[in-house]
Amino acid sequence: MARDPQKTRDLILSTALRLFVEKGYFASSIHDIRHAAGLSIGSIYHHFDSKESIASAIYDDLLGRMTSMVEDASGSHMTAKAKCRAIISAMFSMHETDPLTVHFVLHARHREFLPDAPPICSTRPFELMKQIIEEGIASGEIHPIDPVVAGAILFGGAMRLLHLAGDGVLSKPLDFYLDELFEAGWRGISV
Amino acid sequence: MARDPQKTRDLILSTALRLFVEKGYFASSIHDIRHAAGLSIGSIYHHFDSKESIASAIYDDLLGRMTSMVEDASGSHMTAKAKCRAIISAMFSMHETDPLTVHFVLHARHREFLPDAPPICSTRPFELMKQIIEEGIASGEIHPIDPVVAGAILFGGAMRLLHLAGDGVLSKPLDFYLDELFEAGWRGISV
DNA sequence: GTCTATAATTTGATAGAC
DNA sequence: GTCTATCAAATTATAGAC
Repeated sequence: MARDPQKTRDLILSTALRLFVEKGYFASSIHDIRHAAGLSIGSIYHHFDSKESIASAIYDDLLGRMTSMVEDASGSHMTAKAKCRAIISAMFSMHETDPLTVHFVLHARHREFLPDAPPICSTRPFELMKQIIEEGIASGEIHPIDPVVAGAILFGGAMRLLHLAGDGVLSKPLDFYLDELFEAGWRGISV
Repeated sequence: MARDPQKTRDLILSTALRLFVEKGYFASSIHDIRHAAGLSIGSIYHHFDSKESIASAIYDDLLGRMTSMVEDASGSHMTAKAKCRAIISAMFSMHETDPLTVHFVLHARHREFLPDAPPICSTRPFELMKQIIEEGIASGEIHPIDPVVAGAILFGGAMRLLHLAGDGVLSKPLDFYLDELFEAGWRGISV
């Protein structure tokens, strides 16, 4: 048959992502992925060394996507306030267009099946958020409190809503809450 | 031998909790628990029907502990502000004295191995927090914004710090951040 | 109530034909 | 590159002696 190998690879990744989010990494066997993707075990192992390497590829891909999202949102604005709002807004949009990605990055216990992955909070996108907060404090936009605290209030609140949305317990789309959420969060940490 | 059965049961639960938090539920086999607890497979299966029932017992126990914690903290104060602060303070203390409990309740993906458990946000302690927020809005202490948003800012920020503490990326003990965190969170949502 | 030995499945992964 | 058939190891759970 020898189909387009890139297509096959992408199919494996998207299928695995869906199963990992739906049932969790450990409850999704290679055979489940094989069946859901309509492929064979052999084909999967031709493209990936192991189940863990599939998870690793997904993780890298999604983290990269989140990183450029944060970089874009951050680069298009000047003030810390505008940057932070753009990041949260982009994360909310991402949840609507690509909920699996957000769910995987936010919910999944990566350390459990990717023991060598650094803690999510020390990855690029989260470092960028911390950096923006610190610059906001330096420029006088944000109260001179501990950056960890400011970040927890502003982004922690947003992540909490993302979690709730992922659990399907919100009655409205995320966008509905954005204005109120950001206003309250920002008032809490701005000078 | 016939040791005290309650002691054995507790030993199984505490050992399993430790392993579940350290290595995750799926990476901890019954044999791991057996070995770490210094017991036999037979003894474990005498006290519990299955691995899942161990997780279920742990979950019920910890959720009950969190519930009374929230109820106590809430019941000892009159204003929404004092109640919320007491809850966050108690959660932070709990993290110091019993980090495994907090970690398990906050981090673990219960739905993955306890498919019948309701989403954590719809359990008693989280319902209580939501209720306190709503009463605060009704009494005029809290801005009349969506209760979900107010809860996300105040408790989401605190949970974010608990997550970071659990990942071991905070340089100071949680108590160090409490005042700043609560002040910022409350300023964000209070009238 | 606790133990050892073992059954029954499932899992991740490999071999080799096409 | 994709497939089928199969392996070896690990896992949950059970049986039955003491």
